[in-house]
Amino acid sequence: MKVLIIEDDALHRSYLNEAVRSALPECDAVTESENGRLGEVEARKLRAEFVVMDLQMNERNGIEAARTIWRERPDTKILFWSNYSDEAYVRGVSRIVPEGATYGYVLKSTSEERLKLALRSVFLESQCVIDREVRGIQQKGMGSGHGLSDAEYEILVDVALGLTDKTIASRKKLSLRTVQNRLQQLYEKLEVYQEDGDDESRYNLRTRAVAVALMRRVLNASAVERAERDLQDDAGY
Amino acid sequence: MKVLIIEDDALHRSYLNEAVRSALPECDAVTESENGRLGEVEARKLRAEFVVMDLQMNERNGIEAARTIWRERPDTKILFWSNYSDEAYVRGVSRIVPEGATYGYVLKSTSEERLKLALRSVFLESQCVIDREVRGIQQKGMGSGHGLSDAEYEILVDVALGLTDKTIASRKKLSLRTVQNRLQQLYEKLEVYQEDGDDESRYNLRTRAVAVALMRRVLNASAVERAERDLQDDAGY
DNA sequence: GCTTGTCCTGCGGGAACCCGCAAGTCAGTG
DNA sequence: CACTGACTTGCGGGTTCCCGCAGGACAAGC
Repeated sequence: MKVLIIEDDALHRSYLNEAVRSALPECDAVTESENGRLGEVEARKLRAEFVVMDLQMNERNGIEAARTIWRERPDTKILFWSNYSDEAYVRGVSRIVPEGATYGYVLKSTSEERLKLALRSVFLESQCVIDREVRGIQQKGMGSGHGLSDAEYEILVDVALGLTDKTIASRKKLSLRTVQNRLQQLYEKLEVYQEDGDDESRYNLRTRAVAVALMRRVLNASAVERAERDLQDDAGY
Repeated sequence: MKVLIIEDDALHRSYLNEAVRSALPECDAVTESENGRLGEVEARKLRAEFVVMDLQMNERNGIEAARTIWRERPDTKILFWSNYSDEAYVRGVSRIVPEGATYGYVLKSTSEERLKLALRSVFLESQCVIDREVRGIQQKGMGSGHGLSDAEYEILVDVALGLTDKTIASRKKLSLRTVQNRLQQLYEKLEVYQEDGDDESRYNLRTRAVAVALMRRVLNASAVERAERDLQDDAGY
C-alpha cells in the first residue's frame, strides 16, 4: 500500500507523513509532493490509489490537482486536509468528486486522533469522512437557508469574472433577460439591496455582490482563477 | 525580555516557540496567542515589546492586530511570518507601519537559520529585515512598472467594495469625472481592455478589474474586509 | 379543467457607467 | 515668461445595467 502526500508546508508535510505511518502500519511507502502540479505527475507515475492533500497551495490548487487525478483514475481515494471550511472550497470539492468516489475532508485544526481515524476510514474502509463543520457548510448550500442554488452560484462566478450580461447569456445559451433575472435573485440572496434611506452610500450591485460573496467566503480567488481557466479553454476551443 | 507569538496554526506556533527560545537565549518568557483578537489583548496585558505573528488568521487578521498594537505602542518590534508575499499583504503591512518603527517580514518557506537571524536582527539590533522576495513585490508597487499608484489602489479598493462612482466621489471629495478618470487609469494598468475583435467576449470593466486584481494577488478578501470595516466606521461616525 | 408555482422571455425606461474632447489649475524647468 | 506634464473638472452621448410589468411554457395538485 502506497500513500501520496501533497502539501506545500514543510512542517505540515512531515506531520502528515508521521501520522500516515502511525495510523496505517500496512502502508509501506509514503511519497511527498510539495504542490499540486508536482503532485499530479507523481500520482500518475506511482499510479497512486491513496492520496492525502492540502487544498490551498501556491503552485497549483488542491482542487485542480484532485480534478486531474480523479479524471485519470476515478477510484483514487483522496483525503483533503485543509485549514478552511469556506463555502468556496467545500463547493469546489463537491463539484469535482466523481460518481461513487470515496473521499474525506478534515480540518487541520482537528486532533491527531481524528486525523488518523479519518485516514483509516477513507483508505481502508472506503468510507467518506466529512468533518462536521464542513458538513454544516455543505448543508447550508443545499438547504432552504440563504445559501445559493447552483444556478445562482454559476452566475455569481460569471459575474465575478467580469463578464457582461450579454456575454453570459450567449455562453449559457440563455436570453439576456433571464440572465438579469438570475442576477436579481442573486442580489436578493446576498442581501445587496440599497437601504432606501438617503441618497448616499449606494452600491453598484454587480460589484457589491462579489464583494459580499468574498466576505462571506462563498467565493475566493482560486475559484475565480479556475473559472478563468475554464473560460479561456472555452474561448480557444 | 518577553516575546509574544501570535499564530493560529498549532504546529507553526510550537515551531516558532522553539525557534525563539533557541535564537534568543536572553529571552526569558514566551507567550502564545492563537489569533489576532487574543493577541491584541495579550499584547496590551504584557506591554509586549517584541511580537512575532502570522498574517493570515481566522479570527482577526494579522494586519489588523498589528495596527492596533502599533497604535497603542508604536515602538513595538514586530516580525511578520507569513506564507505569502502577495501584494495585498505587503501593501497592507507597509500601510500601517508607523514612522520609524522596526519590523520584519519573512516567509514561512525560508530556512530556520534565516528565521533565527531575522529574530535577532529585528529584536536586538532594531534592524528591518524584509525577505528578498517580499522586497521585490514592494519595489514593483512603487516603481514605474505595471504596479498601481496609491491613488489607483485606493480606487480599486472602493470599487471592489461595490461603491458607485458617485459615492466614491463624495467620500473622497472629488468630482465624479475625476473618479472616472482614475478608474480608466486603473483599467489601463490592469490591462482590462476589450480586445477590439468581434462582438463576443466583452467584459464589464468594473468587475473585470477586481477579478484581475484578485488573480494578480493585488487584492484579497481580507483587504476587502478591512476596507468594509473602515467604510462602516465612516458611515456611522 | 382550473389554479398555483416556477422558470424563461420581451419591452421599455431611468439610472449608472465608459470615455472622447476640451478647458482649467498647479508644479517644475529652460 | 512660456512650456510641458500631471491632475482635476465639465459636457455630451453611446452603451450597459437595473428592474417593473406582462406574457408564455411546463409541472404539480385540488
